[in-house]
Amino acid sequence: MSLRKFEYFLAIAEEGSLSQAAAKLHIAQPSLSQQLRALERHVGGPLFERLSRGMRLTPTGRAFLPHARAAVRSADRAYGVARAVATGDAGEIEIATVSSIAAGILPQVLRTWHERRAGSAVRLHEFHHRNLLEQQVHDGLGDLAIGPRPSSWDGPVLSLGHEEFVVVLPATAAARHPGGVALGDLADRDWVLFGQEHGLNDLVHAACTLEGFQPAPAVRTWQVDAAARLAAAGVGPALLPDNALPAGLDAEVRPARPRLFRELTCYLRGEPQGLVREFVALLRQSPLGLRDHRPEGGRAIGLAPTDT
Amino acid sequence: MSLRKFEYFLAIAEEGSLSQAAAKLHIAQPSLSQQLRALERHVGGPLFERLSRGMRLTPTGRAFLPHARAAVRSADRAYGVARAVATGDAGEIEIATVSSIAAGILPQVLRTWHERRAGSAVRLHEFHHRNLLEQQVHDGLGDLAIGPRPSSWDGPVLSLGHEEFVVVLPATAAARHPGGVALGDLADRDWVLFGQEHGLNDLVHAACTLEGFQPAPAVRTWQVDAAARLAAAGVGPALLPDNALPAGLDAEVRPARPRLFRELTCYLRGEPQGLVREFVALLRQSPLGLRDHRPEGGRAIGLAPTDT
DNA sequence: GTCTAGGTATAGGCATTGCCTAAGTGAATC
DNA sequence: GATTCACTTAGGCAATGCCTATACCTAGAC
Repeated sequence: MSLRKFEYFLAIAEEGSLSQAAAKLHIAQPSLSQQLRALERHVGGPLFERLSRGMRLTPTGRAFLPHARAAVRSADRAYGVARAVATGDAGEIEIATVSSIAAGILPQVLRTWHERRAGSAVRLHEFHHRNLLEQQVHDGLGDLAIGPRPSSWDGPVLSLGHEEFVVVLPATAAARHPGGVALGDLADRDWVLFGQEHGLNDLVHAACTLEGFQPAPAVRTWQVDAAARLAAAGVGPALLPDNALPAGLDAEVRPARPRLFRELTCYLRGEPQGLVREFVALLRQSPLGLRDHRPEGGRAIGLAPTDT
Repeated sequence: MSLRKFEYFLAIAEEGSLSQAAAKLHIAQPSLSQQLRALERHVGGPLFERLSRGMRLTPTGRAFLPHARAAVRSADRAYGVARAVATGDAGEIEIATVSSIAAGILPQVLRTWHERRAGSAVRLHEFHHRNLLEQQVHDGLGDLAIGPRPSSWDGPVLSLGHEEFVVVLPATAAARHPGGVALGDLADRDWVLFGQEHGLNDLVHAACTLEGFQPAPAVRTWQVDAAARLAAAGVGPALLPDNALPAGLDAEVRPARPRLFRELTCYLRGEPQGLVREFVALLRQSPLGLRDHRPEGGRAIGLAPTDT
């Protein structure tokens, strides 16, 4: 049953002698003899022939040898790899997040991460709603979560700064909105909204409700960048986090008025270990490369448990 | 250190719960908890995260898992294979023999063996002298020896019958020797002999000495079938075991007069186990497919410790 | 033949390990 | 707030593993 017996067996096979193997293993010779006997009893036949000046493998022993070696090697590797991961030298981490962040901010961080630690892959889980994210991570999915501040959390929560929500309109509409865009001015437009159970949908609705209207849908989508492109194409205004806008979008992008912010955080179930600790440290150094707009001048949204 | 810990780890990872894994392993749950802790201490970090309703792999655990699985599999396989060999269901055996037998009789036996147990390969060690064979096998080479009866042996020795020595001459010489060929008649010929340290050389010399002459060499070889072909080509007479003659040899082959026999045996260092036992059983059933000539009417040679 | 040397097996003692039962803790649920 | 579920801690007991000392066997030397 014990790996030690395997190692003992290998040592005997290698040395061709019980006593020499015992010396190499730093144990007494009778102990080795005992262990070998036990192993042979378990196998059901002798593994070595006892010659007058040493031990020689029987056919049984020869058959046993390569697999025993493989077992010991695998075990060593298991310990080695696990230790490497535990100390943060290698491994793979799972990040759970909401889709707006996966599409928007994360790529920059992951590029930095990949440059620093080429060996360690990242697995990404995306959710469409902050509540779902929070619940799934709480239930054990992923090693860390990146998303809006969780509503109730007993593990560590690290603030990554705030992202601002912007209104996206066709490029031609630029002149009409030199500063920000008052949401109320768009009350009777048909909007580019998100799917009913998408976190950003709840959020847009909450913002509009505060301005005293319910946005009517021109179209609904589940893709953040699709929403941006639809708005740019003139389907209707969209309200999006600035960091989630696709690069090179041909559109007029203006802060909402009143200004709207959402705090982003990284949260975990427990104290981070190994690679996760490293990743969190990276986040702490450069908070997602986030353009952090202070929420002083504006309204912070996204704190109620029902939005993204 | 223990493989059991690996199995425990795998069970927990599979079940996602310590208590369920304990039930599956038929041990108490606290015992599992203890073992896991010990394993984690050894690895240097937690392998599982403790959630409120179960265990979840940490990145360390995820890294550990595949190697642990491989280790357990290899160990299982090691036991399985060894047991199979111990019971004679599979494996590989090493046979040590002298070259005249390897060239002559063994192929038939090995073909039968291969037909019966296609999975089990045979490794062959050939020696040029029975003394060398006996010494090497005594010192641990091979699982069994097939050769002339050993001069001093304390393990089992199984007689396989006798082979007769024949004189090989060119086909044209046939008429002159209707029955056997008296060695003395060839006393002044130049012989096809074997290398000085070859077992058959000693043997031919012993036989000729008994007839009162020393054979002069026309040529010396180390290959039994080369000797037969040289003799057939008329280089000189050769004295060979009949079973070692190559098939389809175009020559006159006659028994020596006086008739000369050599006993062949199978001998081992100890009681045969598993496959070796099977092989010995096969030998016992069909003694090498040997044409067994009774030595009654002739002289048995090859019993002194100096010939093959 | 006796003796010595090299190598493995057996015996008995002691510390460690592994498993058990019983009780404790913490979170989720009714 | 009581109950349930799941893991952890604590303490006892049997089994395992290693040790020293001794016995046994073979081979080689005197």
